[in-house]
Amino acid sequence: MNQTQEQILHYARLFLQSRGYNGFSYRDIARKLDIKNAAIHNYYPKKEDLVATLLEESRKEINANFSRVVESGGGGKEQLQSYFDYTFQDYDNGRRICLPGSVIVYHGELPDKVQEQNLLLIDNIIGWFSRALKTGREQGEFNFSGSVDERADLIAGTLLGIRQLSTLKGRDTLVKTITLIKADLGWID
Amino acid sequence: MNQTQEQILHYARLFLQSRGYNGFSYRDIARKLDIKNAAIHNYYPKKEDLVATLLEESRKEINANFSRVVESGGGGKEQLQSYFDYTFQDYDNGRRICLPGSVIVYHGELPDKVQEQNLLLIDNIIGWFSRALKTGREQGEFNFSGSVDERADLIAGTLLGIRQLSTLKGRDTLVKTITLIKADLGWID
DNA sequence: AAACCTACTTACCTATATATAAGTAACTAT
DNA sequence: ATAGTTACTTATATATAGGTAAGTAGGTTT
Repeated sequence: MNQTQEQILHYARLFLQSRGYNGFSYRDIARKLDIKNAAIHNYYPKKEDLVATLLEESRKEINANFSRVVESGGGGKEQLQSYFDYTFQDYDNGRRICLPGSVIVYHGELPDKVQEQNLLLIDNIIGWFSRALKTGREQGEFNFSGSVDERADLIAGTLLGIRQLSTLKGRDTLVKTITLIKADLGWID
Repeated sequence: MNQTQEQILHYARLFLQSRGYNGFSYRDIARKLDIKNAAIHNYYPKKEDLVATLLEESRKEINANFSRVVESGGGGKEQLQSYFDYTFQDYDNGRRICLPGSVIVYHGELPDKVQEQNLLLIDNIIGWFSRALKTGREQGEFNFSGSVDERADLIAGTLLGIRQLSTLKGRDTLVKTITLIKADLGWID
């Protein structure tokens, strides 16, 4: 992967997470890199290829992160915290909403390839949340109501939403709402 | 307001809440009503006029609903429940994501008029949540951690997110996560 | 030195979005 | 009867999106 290709992915992700699937074009990326539209088609023949790649790479990255924490013996709190850290990092990198959130608005209208990868990404994240919650509950780190799976959905939905809300209300809102998510888990630092 | 005009608003809202701001066009609406594109421009010269109208009307409707509940002496639970009811109704009307959520993805890139109305709508909703939470906490209906305003942001963000997540995971997920939101408020029916 | 590959550009196509202007048919008020 | 209004249509403009085909400059291989 050469520098141009890396830069394409970099800006594609930035635009995608700022404006959603239908909110950016190859032109936007081309202009940033001072190349022509068609150069991007050279690497990613279709927009769906580009976006599916981003989703797939993100899934791999997230899975690698969680795996690392789990394998190093991290408990439920450490596992979840690693995702909260990732969220703040993502936000601080200028990505205003989360990656699955930028695609989900159009889900159903998008190419199969993209839908498929977004589903995989979301299922993976929620799967890791479930495992973290299960571990944490068993080890007495958490004390929450509802089943592990329901709680995982709630956390996923909440993170999705507060990233979008933070677009209007700023980083402080993101910090404070994540603190409340923890409080609701019976999480004591 | 004639029938055509009402139908334009009806489909505009349906499309907006299914596909987001950049996910539908005047053409989509025109086709549904079997009229021409330009007929819609007759009523709403620009897309921003159409969407700003939808946001404004929704705000009025929501304010009227909350006001009614508050004035009829409803406590915090009844106030919040009226919004949850509204959410389910909205979902069951085929509107897959919430109205502010359909716009927020593009916030910052949209016409001022639209940004302004969406901010007003969201601030209004969160304002009502805060009042409901304050009332409910004072009257011992709720028992939650964090400030009333932080909790209102959390609920708003969560509802935003779970509506979008329900796009993938169905109505059941919406029901269960709203149940958990209540549990986290210390809400006992 | 010839052939080939890489990383693009040039040129073009088709479809669509967001409008605007001008016209018209049917109804409405005076 | 005429003037105005309502509810559109027709025709057109401009910009952009997504995509393809063919060409080319410069480096790499044989």
